[in-house]
Amino acid sequence: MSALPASSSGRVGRVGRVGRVDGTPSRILDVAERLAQTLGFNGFSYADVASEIGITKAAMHYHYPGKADLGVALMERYQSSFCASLQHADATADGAPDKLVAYVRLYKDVLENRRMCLCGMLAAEYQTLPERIRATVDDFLATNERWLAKVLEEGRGAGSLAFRGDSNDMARILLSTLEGALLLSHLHGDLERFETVAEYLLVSLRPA
Amino acid sequence: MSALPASSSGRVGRVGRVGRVDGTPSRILDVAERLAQTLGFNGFSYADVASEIGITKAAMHYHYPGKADLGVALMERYQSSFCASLQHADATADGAPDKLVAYVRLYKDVLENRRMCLCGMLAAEYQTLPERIRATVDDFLATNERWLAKVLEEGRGAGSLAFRGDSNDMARILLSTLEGALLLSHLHGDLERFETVAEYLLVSLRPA
DNA sequence: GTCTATACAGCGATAGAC
DNA sequence: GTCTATCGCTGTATAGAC
Repeated sequence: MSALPASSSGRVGRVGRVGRVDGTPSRILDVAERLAQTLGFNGFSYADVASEIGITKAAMHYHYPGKADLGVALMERYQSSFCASLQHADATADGAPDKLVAYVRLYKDVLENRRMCLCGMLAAEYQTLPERIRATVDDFLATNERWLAKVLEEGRGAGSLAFRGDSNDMARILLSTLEGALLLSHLHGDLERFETVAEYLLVSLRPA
Repeated sequence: MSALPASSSGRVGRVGRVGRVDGTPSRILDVAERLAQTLGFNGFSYADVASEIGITKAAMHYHYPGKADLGVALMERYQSSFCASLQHADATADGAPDKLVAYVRLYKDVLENRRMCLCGMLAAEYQTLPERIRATVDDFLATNERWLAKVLEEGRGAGSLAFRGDSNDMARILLSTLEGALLLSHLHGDLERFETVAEYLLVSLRPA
């Protein structure tokens, strides 16, 4: 069971009355997502996506009129999937440290798929993005920070985590470190590099 | 005195026999660098640079035949400037902790100029870059890690720094964290956000 | 919902005059 | 060293037939 957000494999489509599978919009998002996570949002074109799934550019414009629409849809699905993973961690993990391990696992899954975090990639391209897409990036980051701060607070209250200062600050530290580690590890697909950083991070939060 | 690498302001040009100033190649790099650090290497064009400094695209091609040449020149100058800053820190800083403070200061300067680290930006775009540019990114990262590992080792030997594990691993942790913090702080020019992360990093290396 | 065909702007790059 | 002019390609996007 992988909690990888927005993986192209094994996606469960909307369940219609006949139990039918994913339609064209979903397949477009699958391909566009992979390309955005590897080449950046400005690094792929409608033609790239269209040719890969065997339709024309014009057909893509029917589903996503402009590239900004595609980008927003991309981030919204990514965010949805990510939030579902967080809720799953909330429901199944055994305590705050375990939740953090599950959180780190999400990043590791992205890296194992030879991708960069979609949000981190868009963060780098932020200045070139339409305002609507920027807003979804901001939202994703804020959601992550809120969840992390909540878990950190919970863990410190229970004595299972230890750290100095404000939990919101620590949430930002965790997020920055993981995104940075992912960014640099992604260059050469160096999973070990990522794990070194992640492990240090988790250990440093252990109570003495 | 700012140790900001490759700042466009206050650059000292090659000193000719008449004491003349920067030529066109240098001005091209200044503008291209700023655009690359804010919009990404794929986020600006020859036309953007040319119009800003008041020449034509054709003139730019005379100095940098292809965009890959421009990118390599960009990174080489950036690396040079950065290394000079590191050597300056080596020569003037008082002990390893002070060197790390100077190192963090370099990142802070970039952020204060409303830029992303050039290397971090190219790291995000890595998959779309010509091999020659990739090599300069790799080189920059390796140089940074080597310098950090050396400082960390020196500090631990002198008892002024304390950390577990291999100094090369810790160097990667520092680099990842700072690049990630810069990436996310750069979004909204949030200097405070960056300082929160950087401060935590430095404090966590203090001997008990 | 998908197609063919096309419009139009922008890109990197080159030739040749000055 | 810089210019004008232009090429070929790719980008997003649209019109209209099926």
